[in-house]
Amino acid sequence: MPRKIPVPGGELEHAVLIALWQTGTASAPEIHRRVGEPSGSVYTTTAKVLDRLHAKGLVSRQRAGKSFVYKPTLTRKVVERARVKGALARILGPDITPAIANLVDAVESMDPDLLDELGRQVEARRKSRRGS
Amino acid sequence: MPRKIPVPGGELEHAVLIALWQTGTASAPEIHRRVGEPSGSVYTTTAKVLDRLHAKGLVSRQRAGKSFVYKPTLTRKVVERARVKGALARILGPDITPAIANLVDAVESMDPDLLDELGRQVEARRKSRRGS
DNA sequence: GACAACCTACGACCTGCGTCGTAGCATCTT
DNA sequence: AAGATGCTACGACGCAGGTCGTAGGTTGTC
Repeated sequence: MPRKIPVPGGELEHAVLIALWQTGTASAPEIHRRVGEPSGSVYTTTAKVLDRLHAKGLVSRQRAGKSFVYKPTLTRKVVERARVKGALARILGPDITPAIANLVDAVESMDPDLLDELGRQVEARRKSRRGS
Repeated sequence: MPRKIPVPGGELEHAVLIALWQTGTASAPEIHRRVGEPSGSVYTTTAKVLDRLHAKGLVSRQRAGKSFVYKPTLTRKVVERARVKGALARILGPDITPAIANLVDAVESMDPDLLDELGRQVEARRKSRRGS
């Protein structure tokens, strides 16, 4: 079976990874300016996060002069999928079906318009399912 | 503003709380037999979880002979709502809209039939929204 | 060459949660 | 009364993730 996909475990790790997916490649200081600084973290915090991401195999790095250049090793799609799937199981808890209503509530409370988006996505999925 | 609703932070805390919602009221040993034991935990682990739940204000307790009787202080609906909402925000991350697709994927991968349930719930919500 | 600036590496601390061990107390049994 | 049993209280540990401080190496400048 395919080796289990590593996922960022916290918000900062996730944010850093997103920044890397957006830039494609970046040094620690760059990431810090994009993510750490705006969120009020000190440089070493960002560097540590990059360290841990590297330890997890989520990013690779390569020397470029005095800095490292970091690069995601997996596509955003793959990681997000694994991340959301894992987290969803935790969210919904033991009895899933009744929790679906809470999920819909939560989506609505974040932004009512998301309900439409959610409806569209569900329809699209169901359609392709019928076709398979 | 309404005081922030406390939520169980981990799976075991959640499971214990669910057991309490189901029984309405229970002693630590009862909860342990229902939740801790089946999951392979030792009694003191269950007791500790009950302690923390109590410290968070999610359960109240009252002496009854030698044991305490625990009781949820909030309804399941209220807590689950807050829990799911908080967790969903973390799950979806910064850019929400594109993450909706991942959410639908994840739901489908847990159980394809949930897609139908999700579709129904979304429709119901949208309908009542139009009416408000 | 000496020094400042920039980066990384390493270690430390804190919090939350799961996990126990142990101690203390009350009750029950013999 | 003495011991066993049942429960709670308290403290400790491990791990993950966020947060920093500090040391040490490399680069660039004067």
